[in-house]
Amino acid sequence: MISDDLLKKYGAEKVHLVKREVLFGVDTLPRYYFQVISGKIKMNNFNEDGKEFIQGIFSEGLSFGEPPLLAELAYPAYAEAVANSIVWKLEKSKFLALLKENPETHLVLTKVLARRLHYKATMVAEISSESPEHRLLKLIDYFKTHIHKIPDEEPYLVELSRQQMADLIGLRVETVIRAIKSLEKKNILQLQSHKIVR
Amino acid sequence: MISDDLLKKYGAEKVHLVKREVLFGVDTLPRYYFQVISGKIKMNNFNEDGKEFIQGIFSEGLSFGEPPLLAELAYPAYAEAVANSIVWKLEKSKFLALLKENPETHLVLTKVLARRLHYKATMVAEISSESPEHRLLKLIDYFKTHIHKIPDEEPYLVELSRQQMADLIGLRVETVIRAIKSLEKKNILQLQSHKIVR
DNA sequence: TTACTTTTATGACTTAAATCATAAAAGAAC
DNA sequence: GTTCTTTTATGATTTAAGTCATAAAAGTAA
Repeated sequence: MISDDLLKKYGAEKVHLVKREVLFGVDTLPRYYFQVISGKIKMNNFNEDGKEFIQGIFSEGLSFGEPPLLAELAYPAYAEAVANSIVWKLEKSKFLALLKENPETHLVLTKVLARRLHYKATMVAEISSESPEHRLLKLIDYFKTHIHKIPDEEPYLVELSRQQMADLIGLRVETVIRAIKSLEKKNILQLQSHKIVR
Repeated sequence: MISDDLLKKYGAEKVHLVKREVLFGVDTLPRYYFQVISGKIKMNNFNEDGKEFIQGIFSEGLSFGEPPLLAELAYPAYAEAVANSIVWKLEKSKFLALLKENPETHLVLTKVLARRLHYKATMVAEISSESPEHRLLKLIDYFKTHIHKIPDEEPYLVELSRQQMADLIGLRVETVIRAIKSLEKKNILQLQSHKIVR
């Protein structure tokens, strides 16, 4: 999202994370801007009885955790490496200077936040009032068109596990599995040796 | 959020809305920046069987609907006047010029988006995995500390109806009413002639 | 003060998704 | 190719919240 050159120029450092390593915890105060160089980071919550909710999955080039950094609020979730990863880490004050001195980059960031807010607004309405099948379809279609930018008519092979999908839309795996079966019967999506194609 | 002077300078116009009037519909493309002058606007969704979900309630001084305007996406929800209201309306191109030429204002907007993203992230995790009582408390505490900025030790008289709270956290009125009763019994909140005090 | 509307309240019943148990595939590691 | 782990799958049962019905307060308008 922010170019490597610019990040280096402002003194960003690389952080290496092994799979399952936690980068920051929920309710802690942000001190850095983070952006994925390689690998995959997820932000997630756990309720009292350990049920996970995935706020987002961030891969190469994407930043994460900027909202609380900008709003001066505690992190609303954990950040955990889904795979071995490398991320840029830039001190808050340097990040703010970067934004100030690079208005085009600032606008890019604003648009990123806007897009994320749009995703959250869509998902929260889904989660609060739609059926498992509806929620699942919205999620898959969101990933197809917005994350991977695949045209409607081209097939999309879903890379998410059933558990991950469940955690992204607030359901249990079994419910997701049953919803997938039902959607397949209705020919709304296809299964190719357990992989979902939409 | 953006000062009246600045809005006027860039050619913003006033729009008058009567209670229940709809300013824009879901799935339509944004063309304007909006900011409440007086009254109250809510953004909401309805599922197939008419169940409402309230994305947010915006009162004096607050902007709404900017994310899809910036992200070039369709509105994820309706905007409807909760009371007779007046709002500023500024054309997209003029709004973008305003941001470009007023970096401090741009940063203010970025922070507003960041705060809203924080609210959404918190709420979606709640809605997806917490009990009605937990969700209700989070909502009330959010309004107390973040919307009205009331110190912890001071009492907060909740201005939301049970139906509105239900629609903000994806529950049914009856469930909210029962959760309130239960929280009162546990002395977590008080009821003063049906008004909630926390 | 009365009439009408909206909001709050409560009990009985239903239902969709969670939970629990168990197993078969698929994938990764050696 | 065998072992171990993770993911997918399915049936039976439970349960929390939704639904439905009905009414009492509270608020508003004439």
